[in-house]
Amino acid sequence: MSVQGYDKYAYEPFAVTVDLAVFTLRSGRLHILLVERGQEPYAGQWALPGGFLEPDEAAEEAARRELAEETGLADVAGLHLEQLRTYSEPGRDPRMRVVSVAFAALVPDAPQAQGGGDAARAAWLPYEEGAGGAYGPLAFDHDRILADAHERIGGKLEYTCLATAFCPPEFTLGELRQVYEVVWGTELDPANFRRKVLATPGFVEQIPGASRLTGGRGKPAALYRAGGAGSLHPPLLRPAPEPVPDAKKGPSS
Amino acid sequence: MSVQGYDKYAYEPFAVTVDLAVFTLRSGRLHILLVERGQEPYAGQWALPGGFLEPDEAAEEAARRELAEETGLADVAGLHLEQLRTYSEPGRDPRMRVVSVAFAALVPDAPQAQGGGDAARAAWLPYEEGAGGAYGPLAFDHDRILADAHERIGGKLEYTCLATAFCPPEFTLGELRQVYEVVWGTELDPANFRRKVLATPGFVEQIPGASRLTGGRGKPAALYRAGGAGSLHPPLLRPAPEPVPDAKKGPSS
DNA sequence: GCAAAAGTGTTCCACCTACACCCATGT
DNA sequence: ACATGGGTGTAGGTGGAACACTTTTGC
Repeated sequence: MSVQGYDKYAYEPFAVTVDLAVFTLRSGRLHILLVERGQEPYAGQWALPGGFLEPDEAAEEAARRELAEETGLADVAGLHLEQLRTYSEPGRDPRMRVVSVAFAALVPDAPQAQGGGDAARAAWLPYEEGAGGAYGPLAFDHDRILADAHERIGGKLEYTCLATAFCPPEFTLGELRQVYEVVWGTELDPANFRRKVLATPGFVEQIPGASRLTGGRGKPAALYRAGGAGSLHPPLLRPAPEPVPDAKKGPSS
Repeated sequence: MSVQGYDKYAYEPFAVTVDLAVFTLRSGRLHILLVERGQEPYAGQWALPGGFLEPDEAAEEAARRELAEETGLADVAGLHLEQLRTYSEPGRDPRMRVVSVAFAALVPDAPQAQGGGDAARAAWLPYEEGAGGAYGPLAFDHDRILADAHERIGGKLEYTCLATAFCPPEFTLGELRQVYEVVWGTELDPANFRRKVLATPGFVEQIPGASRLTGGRGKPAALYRAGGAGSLHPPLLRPAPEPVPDAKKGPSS
């Protein structure tokens, strides 16, 4: 059950916030939306955007509201926003007990820099795997949240059609493939990728006459739209995360 | 960021709770641990076990504590406990604002009935897919939480070694297969299942001399222990969830 | 012509599927 | 004997990995 006899003011109150890991692809690299903290603790450090739940607001609504505020995007309604998990360790905010519901969001591209609503500064910074990189350690436990979010996104690409959420309304298969390559940090065979995507009904649908040049050179590529499908059967697995040195039975490879 | 200028008593306080969907296998059926509510709202109805976060306790700790209280099990430390997601819709508890972190837990078997800590009554009831079943609609939004938990468990069986968490320390491959069959509601080929499991290094390891009779009849089966591996590569996919009638694209819209 | 990217074809192999078949045990 | 479940063997199909090859553009 959730609540029985309970004096709602008996305990030190919990603050409930949302934290957002917002990813985008920019010039062939994965970027993450960060804000610079204006005051203590962690003043001057980068942090994930986020904020408090309003009294009559679900976490998903708060997350989407924050997403709109921090990115400056108008059409936030259609963006992919996914609950990641909740972080509730007692010491994660030195001031008080803060329980934070973390979300992962995907944005096609963010040409506009975003005005920091209440933050000192906000920026898209290139994502670095090792939690270090161009922005240093993040405030609070946000390095961990960010790593969890990246892992989740990478995993979801395998068995969902999520990759189109990184793309503009019209995109080429090369651009779609680049989403996988950048998020996974691997290279994929263009031919096999193409077949795999086209073999999945509802993943993408071709725009009849359209075509576009991609990198300046090369044959113009056909344009596609996102299809209606959500899941990928069979999945598109990323190449072995662990090499697996040996095993009790190793047929040939 | 998480907190800026903020009067911690300015808002109506949030209560933070954990709710647990605890599954087990009993006599060949999937069971779920439920408690009967003693007071309003939803007095007399069944609900998921759960409770409040203590002031210095992470959600995971609270969940494990509740798990121990409600199941009566002593060795709760080794059980599989996994954060599902957080439910925060404003109206989900009529009395006050309750944000609930839901967990899914797997128990090998529960021979002992559990003493209800603070609940009127607690019981293992056979899980029903359609949220109805032997226990009727659950209190609050627990039907939804339970459905989400079942879906999560079913999905995780595909690509993790989680199934051993349902089994006692020593088990036969037939028992392990039954886990999949019961959770998925399908039948699996014993021969292929066997090969698949044994081909995955670290999924199970055989106990050299041991064997046991299973259903009274039949050849005694070899006994296995859970191995150290966590993930399943390649995954063990359940038979097609959607038949997908026809058409190369545009299934829904 | 050359480089680069799109797009097509083809081969090999891992793995999944399905069944057939033997083994050990209780009734 | 026979039913039942454990365990082994094997043939066929699907799909992914790897790679050769053609096409269309810019330089």
